[in-house]
Amino acid sequence: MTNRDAIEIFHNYLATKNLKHSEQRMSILQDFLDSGKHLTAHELFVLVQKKTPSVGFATIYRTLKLLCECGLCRELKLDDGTTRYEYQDETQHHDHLICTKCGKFVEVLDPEIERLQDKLFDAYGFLPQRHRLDLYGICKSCNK
Amino acid sequence: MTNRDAIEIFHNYLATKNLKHSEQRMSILQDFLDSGKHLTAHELFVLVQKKTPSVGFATIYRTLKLLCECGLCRELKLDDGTTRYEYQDETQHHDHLICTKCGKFVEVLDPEIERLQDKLFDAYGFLPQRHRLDLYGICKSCNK
DNA sequence: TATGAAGTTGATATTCATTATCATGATGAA
DNA sequence: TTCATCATGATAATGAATATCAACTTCATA
Ligand SMILES: [Zn+2]
Ligand SMILES: [Zn+2]
Ligand SMILES: [Zn+2]
Ligand SMILES: [Zn+2]
Repeated sequence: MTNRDAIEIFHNYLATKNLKHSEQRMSILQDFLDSGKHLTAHELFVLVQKKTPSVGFATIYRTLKLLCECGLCRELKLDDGTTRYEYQDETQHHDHLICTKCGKFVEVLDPEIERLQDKLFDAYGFLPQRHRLDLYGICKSCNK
Repeated sequence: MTNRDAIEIFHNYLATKNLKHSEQRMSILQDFLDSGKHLTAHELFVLVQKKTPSVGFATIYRTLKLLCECGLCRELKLDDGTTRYEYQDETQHHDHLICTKCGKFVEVLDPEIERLQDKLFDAYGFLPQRHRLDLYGICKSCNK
């Protein structure tokens, strides 16, 4: 999925909800897409401020919420209590390896784990919605 | 592991840290063990208050922190933003199936998933510390 | 069992992330 | 251009968790 696709998804979502375009929303989406990282709301705020200093903090949160609603963003509640937001490509689910020393994120996917998770849902009669798999450890460069 | 074992672990931990016994700490630990559930700090506070009304909220948090430090308690940061605390038996790790409608927790363990997780740590050169696997869905009774 | 240093407590204030409020400004269909 | 509707930034408010502090326990020692 290209950035253009993502922007179109956002536009369509706004349209179906009778919401309006705004420079702020586009500016935030652009930086969110460009960063390609797992950002905190504050980190995104700093990024956006560089180009559009007038944008307020509340609008960052408001826009992140919209992006989550239309499936472009995933909110990550981490064990250290922080919340991070990442661009989500519906077609490419992934889980995370996280270094507890330097905070590095590695995106991982094990199809077999995914399959076994579905089996667990099934075994207990649950209708699957989503899952969170975070693997916390110490990365190679921190473990010297 | 029996409750007696858990209490001894706690006592030993206090001793090694030059911390002291107190009625409040014992009262909180007792209710924590007896509940056998995934409690919020507030839910535990209510439980403890029934027997020991003088206990303050801060002491609940302080004691939960100690219990986590000595390995008797696991803190669960959930996707809905709530934090729950559960009794942790070091010898019996488990993950969670969580109903997003009624909040039901089911404890699950798939040895194969556990094994594949270790392989992921290994493949990326991470030293494993812990993981969080939460499976969110709708349970049988909520899905009628 | 009395003493006192060190740890603990409850109440309260404080912090921090997030959300709600509201007057003002922007959007876009007609 | 008009105007109903929505969006915005600033600010206040919320809620969970932590820090502060004077008064109270605990417990090793005398
Ligand atoms: Zn996954
Ligand atoms: Zn990611
Ligand atoms: Zn597990
Ligand atoms: Zn559990």
